[in-house]
Amino acid sequence: MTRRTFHREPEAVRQNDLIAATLDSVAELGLAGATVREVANRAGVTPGLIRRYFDNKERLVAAAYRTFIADLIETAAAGCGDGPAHRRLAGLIRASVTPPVADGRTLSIWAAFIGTVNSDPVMAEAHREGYQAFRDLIEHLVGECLRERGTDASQQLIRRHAIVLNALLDGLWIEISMGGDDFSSVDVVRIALDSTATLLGIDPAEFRE
Amino acid sequence: MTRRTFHREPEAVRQNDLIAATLDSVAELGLAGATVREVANRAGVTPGLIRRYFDNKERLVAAAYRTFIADLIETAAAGCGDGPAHRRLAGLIRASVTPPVADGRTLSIWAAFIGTVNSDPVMAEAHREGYQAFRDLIEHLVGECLRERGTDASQQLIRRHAIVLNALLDGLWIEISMGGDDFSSVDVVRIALDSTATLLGIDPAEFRE
DNA sequence: GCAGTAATTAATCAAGTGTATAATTTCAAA
DNA sequence: TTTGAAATTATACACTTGATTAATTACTGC
Repeated sequence: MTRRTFHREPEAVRQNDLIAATLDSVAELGLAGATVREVANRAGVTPGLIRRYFDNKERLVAAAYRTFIADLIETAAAGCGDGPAHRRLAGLIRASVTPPVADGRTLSIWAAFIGTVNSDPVMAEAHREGYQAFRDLIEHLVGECLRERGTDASQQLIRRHAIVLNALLDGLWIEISMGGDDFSSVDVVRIALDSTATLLGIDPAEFRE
Repeated sequence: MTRRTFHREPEAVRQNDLIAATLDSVAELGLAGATVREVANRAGVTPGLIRRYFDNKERLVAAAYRTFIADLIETAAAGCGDGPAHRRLAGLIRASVTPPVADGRTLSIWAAFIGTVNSDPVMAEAHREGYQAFRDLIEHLVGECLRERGTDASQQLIRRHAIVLNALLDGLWIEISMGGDDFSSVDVVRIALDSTATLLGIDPAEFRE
């Protein structure tokens, strides 16, 4: 009986593969289904190897969460493009409520991880980082947007708008990704843009370009 | 060596105790920590007993989710009180962004359960029921609110407003419950009420009474 | 008070978990 | 071609999990 053949991979590649396999497992089987063996199988590797790249399973899962959140925010932020602030904000909003950001698989992974934040300090820290990044991005954009329009842009007002806008985007993202409702007849992008404009006191027609 | 003493309980009481113990376990230890033994310990009972009241662990967890969501919505809806529609809507909003609805423990349980919805059909159904109930409640209140004010209350407009409002409330609820940000200096209730009024085209001063 | 029934406990099982380690294989350098 | 170090596999272990069953206990009705 002969051993299975294998070939070596650079450290970065193997880590990426293991993380990707972890996210796939979580998406399809839930966090409980992301066992060491399941992940190893999906990565085309034996379970023992995981321990060479991650001290333990907890670290692997935390690493998977970090890259997941980072990618998610990066994808959303990529929708900004460049141009005047209100255009960049509109881009961010559009990206946030359409695939691949707003998507069932994405939501599943997010929810599975979020569920651990309260009972797992390592996950809590990984979460805080990513959340803060998105929050800062919105606050920055809102501030620029208000200044651009010459309206009152006090720090307090910016913060209030950022809180509300962040909540609206989170909520819409969840609603859409969840897929429970039938959004086929409504234009979710337009709803998101118009609502944002209304909240910020901008003319909707202008905001949605 | 003598057995531990015990006393019998009506079926409904035992079921409630087991469900409560399950929710406590989930809140403190995450879903993975809600093992049969942990739940039994918290309920002051031996593991075997669970099977007498719930066919298997999956059923227990699903039952816990159903009562959790039902209680949550009931608590939020209780904030409505009676009176004109816009007052009831304001009450619902206030209840949604303050304890015990907006609360870390509540969010932890919610998130843990949500994370299973995609990979577990039983949980998916339990989720759909509860979510639909809250969604209908908001849609109903928004409709009444618009008609009360004599403005356009087409089914389409009501639906749009309900989508946005539902998202806003979900998002605010998550933000506040998460506890990541410092909300000590901002009045979240006022923010929620003003934003809602703005979105619905109502005078904020009047809406927040 | 007594008997019978149903609730509850206690003990056990097989399966699956994360982890550890020794045996192998690959690959690059000499 | 050979050698040596590092990556990978294979195997095993101790533990936890959900489930099952028989023995015991508490309570109800007589």
